Amino acid sequence: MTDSTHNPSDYPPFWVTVDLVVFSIINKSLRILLIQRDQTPFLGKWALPGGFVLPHENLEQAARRELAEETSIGKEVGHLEQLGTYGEPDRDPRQRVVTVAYWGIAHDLPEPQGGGDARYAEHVPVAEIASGNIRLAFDHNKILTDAIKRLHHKISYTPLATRFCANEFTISELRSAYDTIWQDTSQFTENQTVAQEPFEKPQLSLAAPQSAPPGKLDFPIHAFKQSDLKLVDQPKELTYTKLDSGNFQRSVLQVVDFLKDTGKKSSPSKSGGRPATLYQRGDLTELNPPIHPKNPKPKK
Amino acid sequence: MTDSTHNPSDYPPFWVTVDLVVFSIINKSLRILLIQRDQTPFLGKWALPGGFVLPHENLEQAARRELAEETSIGKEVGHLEQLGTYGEPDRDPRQRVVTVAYWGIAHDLPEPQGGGDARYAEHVPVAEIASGNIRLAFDHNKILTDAIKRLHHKISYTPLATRFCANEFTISELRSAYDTIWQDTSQFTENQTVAQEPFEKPQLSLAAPQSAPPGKLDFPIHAFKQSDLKLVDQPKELTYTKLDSGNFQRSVLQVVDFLKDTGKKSSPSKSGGRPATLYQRGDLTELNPPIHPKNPKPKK
DNA sequence: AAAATAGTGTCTTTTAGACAATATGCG
DNA sequence: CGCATATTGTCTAAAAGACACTATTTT
Repeated sequence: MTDSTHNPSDYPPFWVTVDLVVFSIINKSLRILLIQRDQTPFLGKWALPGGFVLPHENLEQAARRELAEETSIGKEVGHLEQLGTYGEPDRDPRQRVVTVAYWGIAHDLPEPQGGGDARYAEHVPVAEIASGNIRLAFDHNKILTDAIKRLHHKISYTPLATRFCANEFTISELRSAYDTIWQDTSQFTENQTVAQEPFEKPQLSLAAPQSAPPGKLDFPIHAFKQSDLKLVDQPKELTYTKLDSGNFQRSVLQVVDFLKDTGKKSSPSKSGGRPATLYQRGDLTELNPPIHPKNPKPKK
Repeated sequence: MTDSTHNPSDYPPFWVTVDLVVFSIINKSLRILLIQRDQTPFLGKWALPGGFVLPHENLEQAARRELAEETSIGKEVGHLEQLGTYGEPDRDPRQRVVTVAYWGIAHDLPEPQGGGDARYAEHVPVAEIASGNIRLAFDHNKILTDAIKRLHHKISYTPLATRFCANEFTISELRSAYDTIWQDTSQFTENQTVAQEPFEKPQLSLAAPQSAPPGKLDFPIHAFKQSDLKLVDQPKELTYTKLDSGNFQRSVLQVVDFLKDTGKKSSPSKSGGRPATLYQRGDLTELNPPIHPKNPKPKK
């Protein structure tokens, strides 16, 4: 903390910002909240929400405030933690900026509205990031990749996957969250060589730009309407095998304080099926033993 | 990253610093590198090494430079990674400072010299921190506690414990590193209520201040001479059961790329014993399956 | 030989996983 | 009923753990 030979006031000041990676699961795909920049530099580019830390707020307060200001998302964020700090000298062309990245999980999000409110169109599937279709402003691709790895890793030894679910949820819904996350993040942990150079990704890259309105934006904000995204949702990677429902049921119920039985039952969906017990998140903070994805981690 | 309503130049600048938590194992106790401040604020207090980030270096470079400047430790640091960033508005009385904390592991350190070179006396056992005997400057107690938790957690699923060993080491030495770390960090992960208010710790708190030289320093830098520390090294907590040597041997050798056989054998110590095979660190980055401490994590 | 440490064998208990069987809703 | 999903049962394979035994050195 001290420097014995220099006076601190000799040093040019830094700008300190926060950026947020907010995950959610919509339509059985893992998504990330992105905004489109309305300022230079990187005007019109996709970027993580974030902004400057104010003089009298701490870092997490700054993160929550910026998120609310830019995306109107507030209490839907059920978990928020620091990811890391990014401070390469040239990461911002204007001056020296250090950004503290946070990552969080949002739940209870409404589905994308289609043409109506553009805000809802900003939950971008991680598959799009992985494919290299989307280049973010600054070093946000790096931040995003780190956040995805952290998420992938952390849901196995914490109960954080429950944060993707509503307040009351069934074990099937929880299992589906695990499947979705491990499915959509598997390529980020298997080989490190992902999303560096864009390779062909027909569905979205063909459809979206064509319907884009002209203007300064090089990637239309409506590209991720519900209808377009369906195309991306279908073809999943084959590297991940879904969890066994019976074994999953046992393994989560055996962990004390992981789930709390509400006594209530869900009503089965339109397609029928037995009603499932509704649970709430318990007080557990660390999952022991952890839950592991199946194929991505073969034992030897 | 952007703020649509304010001009960034409106904001007062921040100072950005780095701080380091450098672990090592000396004399079978887990230790942390501390310095004594020679500047206000907190003049004479124990603190983590660290200092200001210079305009054209990145954060990790700043961390390594400050460590070398303040402690002469350079390539002995075999691992260095970011821990987190601490930026409460009031954490520095002078002005708004955000510090990026790093943690690392040093090996091949010589034993404390006794009265000779005071530098070597700065490897402070974590037991001293846990006991509450030592109050660090700024929010460094918080940083330290976070680093200890991270270390405890991370050696179970990474090969980082090998970083505490020399280039070539025996399986017993590696096992001893695990035992020492889990022994000395167990209280930080079991109950969260540690090291908040000092409680009585006779040996050091009585002995050290009496032999302190007079002056501005309120805690003598020679308090942790070898002779004093022995008293602290003996009484270990009973909450941790050491690993079984046979089972440990099997489990580490079964993980491919964890250890590389050098073909060499160690010479047994003065007390005799069969010579052990010498290994080097392999290329593995993630330990699967992980190695778990025994008592601290009973399965249910 | 005795002590000390390295390394192997073996047995028991626990856990993980595949997959069958049953339960309970819906149209 | 027949379908769909939830939940429980059962069997098997793999892993973890306790602990005895063998191997190789020093004194």
